[in-house]
Amino acid sequence: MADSLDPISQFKDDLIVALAQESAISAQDLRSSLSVPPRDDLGDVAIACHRFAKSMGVNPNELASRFSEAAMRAECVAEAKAQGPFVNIFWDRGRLASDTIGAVRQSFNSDLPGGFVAGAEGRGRRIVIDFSSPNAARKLAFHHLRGTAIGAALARLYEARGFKVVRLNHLGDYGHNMALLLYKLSELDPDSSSTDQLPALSPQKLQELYVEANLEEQAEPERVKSAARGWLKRLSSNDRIAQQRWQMIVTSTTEALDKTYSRLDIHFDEYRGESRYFDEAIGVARSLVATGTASVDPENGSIFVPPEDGFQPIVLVNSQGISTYEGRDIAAAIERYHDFTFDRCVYLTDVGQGGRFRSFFAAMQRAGYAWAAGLSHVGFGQMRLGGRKAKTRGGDAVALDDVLDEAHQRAMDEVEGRLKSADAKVAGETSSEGVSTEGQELAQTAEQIGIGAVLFSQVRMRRTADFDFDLDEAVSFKGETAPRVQYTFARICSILAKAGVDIEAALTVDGGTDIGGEGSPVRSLLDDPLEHRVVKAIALLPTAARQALASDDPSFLADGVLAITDAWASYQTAGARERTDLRVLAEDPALRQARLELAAATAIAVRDGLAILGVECPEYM
RNA sequence: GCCCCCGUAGCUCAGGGGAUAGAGCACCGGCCUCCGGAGCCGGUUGCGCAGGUUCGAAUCCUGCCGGGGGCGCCA
Repeated sequence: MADSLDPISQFKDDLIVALAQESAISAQDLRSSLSVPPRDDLGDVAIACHRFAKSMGVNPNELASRFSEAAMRAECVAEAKAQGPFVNIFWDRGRLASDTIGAVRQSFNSDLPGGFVAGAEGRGRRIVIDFSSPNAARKLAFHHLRGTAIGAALARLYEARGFKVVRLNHLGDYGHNMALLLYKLSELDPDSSSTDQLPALSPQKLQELYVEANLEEQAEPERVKSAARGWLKRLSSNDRIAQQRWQMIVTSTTEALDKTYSRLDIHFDEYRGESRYFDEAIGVARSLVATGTASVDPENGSIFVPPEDGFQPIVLVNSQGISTYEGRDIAAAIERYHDFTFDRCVYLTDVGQGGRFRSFFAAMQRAGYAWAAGLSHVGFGQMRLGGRKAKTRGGDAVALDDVLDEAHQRAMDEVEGRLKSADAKVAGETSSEGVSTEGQELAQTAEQIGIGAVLFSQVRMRRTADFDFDLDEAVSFKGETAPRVQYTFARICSILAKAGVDIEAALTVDGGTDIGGEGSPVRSLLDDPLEHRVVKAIALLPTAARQALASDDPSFLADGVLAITDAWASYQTAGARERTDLRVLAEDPALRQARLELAAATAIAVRDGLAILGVECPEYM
């Protein structure tokens, strides 16, 4: 089933069968040797023969000729030419067009999660994704954006590919930061031993208190640190007041976080704070001592995993007898496996933490947890703040909501400007069917564009690449940005509207009969190079999805979507200008039908690909 | 000191053994009676340095230079 949604893969299989009859080379080797020629006019796929020729002891150019003849016997191949040691292969355009549109239609009708990028690799497998991990009493900050965007995209991708996904948010609700805040709260209410009258505080207020507490700590480190430690003790020994206040902080924080997350359409299955593992962590540390994986420091009583062949040491319990972050992570992993029996558990953090995670995973395997082989760290590159808005004010983190608001506003400005010029045009011509857009609708479109732009900017680069974030660039309506992709989608919708059909109707114009069959118009009529480029880009999207999954990197999907929109924009603009013979709304009914089907397939592929990345497509903007 | 990652166009990034190293931004020049000019078409500029392996190196290896990160009680 997954295969039927992946026409390029089927074409390659077909080709490889034909090639395999020509030599003793394995199908795997043949498949891995397929590449893309440097230019479109050279062909759709290529095989470099040097490697095989060498092992077979034959001339590479001769082998290329033999392969090209063999390739011609594959049904999906229209032409194969040997060029020196390369075999350049052209797919049968009509067949690829009909198979591709057929695949899009099948995905559209089958209602699969993920639509055209759906797959079945994950069937029966379960994956836990730990991402975002903000701290209690603090707003979701700009620096959480990358991990949050990538984590959300991966979660959707895994779901689309058949995995059962558990989204976990590992809330930083414990430790020194929390202790500082409890201390600060006690200052507001000196009689803290007797009362639980402290009112619920807003996230804003909590954040302010936290900043104040930090300043106080800098001024008087010893006094504040010791007071904070006292509160941590109270919290860990189930002191009622400490527990109540802690609960108030966590509730206030998660409510605020959820608001921001839902703007991004992110919904966690659970928040599991570090505090949850306070006791277990110590028990786990002792059990690791018992298995010989961890040691107790004879001088201060701390428990640690000693360094071992390239792995870093890990402190599980500090000399104060308090569990560390690492200790709690291990306890959390054990609980997760117990609760979810995952096949894989992914931790999304910046790449810099990779060494620490690898050490922790290795320690767990040494300790006998075989399932720890399923733990994996997925690192992402750092975002640098290159743009003007980038500076943090006074050491305070930039709130993500502020960035999203700014993005929304810029999108709003653009859309409004666009509407004004459209209105002016209407007034001058009297033709268009009135571009009346309600304020609310406008705000929703601006939100889709602004949020989409920000999220797309986070997943467009390769996952491990550091990059400069520039809001102007992200929200720009030109370039490799979400708004330009959304714009291309809206242009397609506009054509469909002009033809009086929606996406679904366009895909079923021929009444659903024999869409991919020999008699189908797409089979014979969509053979212009510009159309072929669109078809090929769509057909390659499932490959991009597989690549993204295999490498835990949504950027491959972003590339795939961009390739489709580039191809379509060239095609549509050509049809509107110098190549009126390529107009979608052609006079000839069969041609018009074929092109409308291509338009609808393009729109669906773009929309389904973007949906994984968290980007929505308004039909008008 | 030890370990890891990274140096590709003026800028932001792809390419990670194969053909003439690609996109976007910026800049320059074209295209609006035309399906949305938020677009399209064309042009300009580059693999940090030095060796090595290979038929072939931006890609693999070594050294150097430059940048970033990590290295038992911060999360």
